[in-house]
Amino acid sequence: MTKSIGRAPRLEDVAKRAGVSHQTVSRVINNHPSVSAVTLAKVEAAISELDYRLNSAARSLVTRRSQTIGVLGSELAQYGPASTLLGVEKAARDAGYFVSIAALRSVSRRAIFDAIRHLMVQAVDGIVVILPHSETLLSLTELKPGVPVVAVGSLGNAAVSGAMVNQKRGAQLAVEHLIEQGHRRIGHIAGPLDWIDGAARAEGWSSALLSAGLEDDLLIKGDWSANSGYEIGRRLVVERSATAIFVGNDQMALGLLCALNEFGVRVPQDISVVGFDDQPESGFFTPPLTTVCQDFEELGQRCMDLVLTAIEDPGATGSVIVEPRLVIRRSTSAPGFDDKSVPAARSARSNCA
Amino acid sequence: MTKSIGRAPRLEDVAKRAGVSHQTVSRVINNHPSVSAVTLAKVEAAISELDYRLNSAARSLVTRRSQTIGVLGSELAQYGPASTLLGVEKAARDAGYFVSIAALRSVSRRAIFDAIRHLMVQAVDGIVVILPHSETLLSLTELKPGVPVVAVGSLGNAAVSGAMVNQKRGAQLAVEHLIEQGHRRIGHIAGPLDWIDGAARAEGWSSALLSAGLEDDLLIKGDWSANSGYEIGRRLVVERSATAIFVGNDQMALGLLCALNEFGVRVPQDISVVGFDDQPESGFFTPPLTTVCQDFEELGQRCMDLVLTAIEDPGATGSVIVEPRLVIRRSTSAPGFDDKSVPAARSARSNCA
DNA sequence: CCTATCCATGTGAGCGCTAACAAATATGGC
DNA sequence: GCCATATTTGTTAGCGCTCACATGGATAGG
Repeated sequence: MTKSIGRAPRLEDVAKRAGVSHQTVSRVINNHPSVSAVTLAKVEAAISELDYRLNSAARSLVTRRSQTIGVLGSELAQYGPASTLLGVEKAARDAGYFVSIAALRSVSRRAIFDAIRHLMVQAVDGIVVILPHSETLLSLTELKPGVPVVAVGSLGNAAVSGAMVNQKRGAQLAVEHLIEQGHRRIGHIAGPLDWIDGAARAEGWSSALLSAGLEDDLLIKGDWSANSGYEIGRRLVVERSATAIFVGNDQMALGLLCALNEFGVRVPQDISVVGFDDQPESGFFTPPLTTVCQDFEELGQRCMDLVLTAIEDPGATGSVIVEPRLVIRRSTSAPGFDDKSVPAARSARSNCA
Repeated sequence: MTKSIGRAPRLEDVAKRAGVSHQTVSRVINNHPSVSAVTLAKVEAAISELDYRLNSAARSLVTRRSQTIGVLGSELAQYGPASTLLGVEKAARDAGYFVSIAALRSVSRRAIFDAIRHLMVQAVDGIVVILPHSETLLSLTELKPGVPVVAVGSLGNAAVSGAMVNQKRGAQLAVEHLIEQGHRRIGHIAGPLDWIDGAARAEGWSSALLSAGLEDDLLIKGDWSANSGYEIGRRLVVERSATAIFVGNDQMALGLLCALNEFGVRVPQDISVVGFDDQPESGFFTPPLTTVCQDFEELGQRCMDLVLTAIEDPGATGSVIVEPRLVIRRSTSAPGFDDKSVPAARSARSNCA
């Protein structure tokens, strides 16, 4: 920084210093090919000497592009959604976009409307919705925000393109693992079935059982929270109808483990438990939880890719599926299995990444 | 929407429809008092008929305010930082601001520089830093972004204003609780001591012990992760020097519980454990974890308040302290306590909120 | 009735940038 | 050497909004 005026330098200032026109400076900034090497060097020098920074409001005004992606989300404090958000942010920044967030205060049409409006005032170029709730996606299509919308886990709704983890396949992996271990009565603690993920996981559980010629009659509905897993666990202790439980997410699985432990039901000896998500902590539950690992960051990046494509070519829609993996730890075993020894299975505890 | 032109309506269009000048419409939008009731009604009708939306790029260009707050953060997928972000978002939206995020890819000067630059290109009006790492805060003060910067937990660094939970007091609450239970040898698994929170909690642990005339010689350093808690737990099992452990966060506490359980050390009968954070899951650990509850959302909101104040009145700095609470569950008891009965202590499991 | 004061509204300029076009210069084929 | 073409650079006009100021009409005090 050599000389300094009262205000921030603008294109004109850089131009004067470099002895060119402001338009030439604009070309340099936008990587336009028709700039000679000599000019380029002069302009770049001037830019760095003045510490010039583009005024993106001015650019947005004329280009009608805000270079901003809006993220509409709920439950953003939870591991999965939060990681997805991070994936989106990374991909966006790499592509030269900003990320503006709007968290939903409640899952109501009104809240969605407010959030979308908030994003539209900013004139976001695209919207990523981290909110795997079927009904919400419907509201979105009605609102027609006028920019591309991509939803995480939208495959349940053809009207919106999106990226999702193959939830159904993940659930199948989990149940197939239990069947291989010899279980025949396998229950499912599901998330709310009006959540796309909740429905898809329940469907995977069901289809894996039916394919193996087993009954799919042990479905209990939870609400994703650890507390609901706990409450359901207390009831299960009394019933004892299943030898294994596939749980819709790791948090409910934690609640379930807590209840089982409290009532002296041993995992996996008396009952096997499989979760879904593979949070960073899941390997340290008591016992370390066998679960389905999803790559949330990749999910976020794929969503961003879809949005960027749709921005370039409005009308382009598409869907991407990310495959999950089963992470086997120590909450599953053959039914009635009883091993008093404590395996030093450190490797089984390590996380997905 | 009554008539529609090819492009989005602008002030001029609304003005024509309402039979006033564009400036009057601008006044309505900005709640300027000098607008008669009749005009107000006409303009508002026109706005809603045309579904007019302000072009914030144009406004920013002339006001030199972007109405955007930048959030610079790391570990944004973790419960604490993510909740803080949500608090910031809520407060910002209520105040009419947008929130743009920049996640740190690594804790390096380079990464911080990139992130700040990213935010500055957007011309954010203020920055909230969710990154309780002393060194980073120092880099920030060097970078002088030219807008107010508020850091979560910055009280360790006078150069930046900020809001923080009274970490030291929280640690004291935890340790005092253990002392009351009769413990005399109380260890601490600390987070990295170059993190403000890590240092403050260790300090609180130490001061509470010294006040009670006890030794503060059992400090072990972890890295906040469940895995480090686990590894440290394996070592502790051998040493058995303390009857109680105050752990720097709930994740490390989970790892510790996992290790203790694996080696047959009972909690709380053989050893008491207290955590810090009160994540939503902490009440479902085995056993449910006694921990210190922080209100992250309030923290985020307080930060926003500080930023907004500083935007109105540059130069204003300030600090806010949010008080923590101890949540007593079942991982603590008197040393050597042995109760085979299972208390149905549901209330003790419920969360902070 | 005239002027000082207020409130409601209108007018013109310009924020900093890019798009479209215009001009100037360099390059090449015959 | 001269025109056709390509390359580099400059000029002009807005994008949609707010600010500063101008104007006009009502109200009130003398």
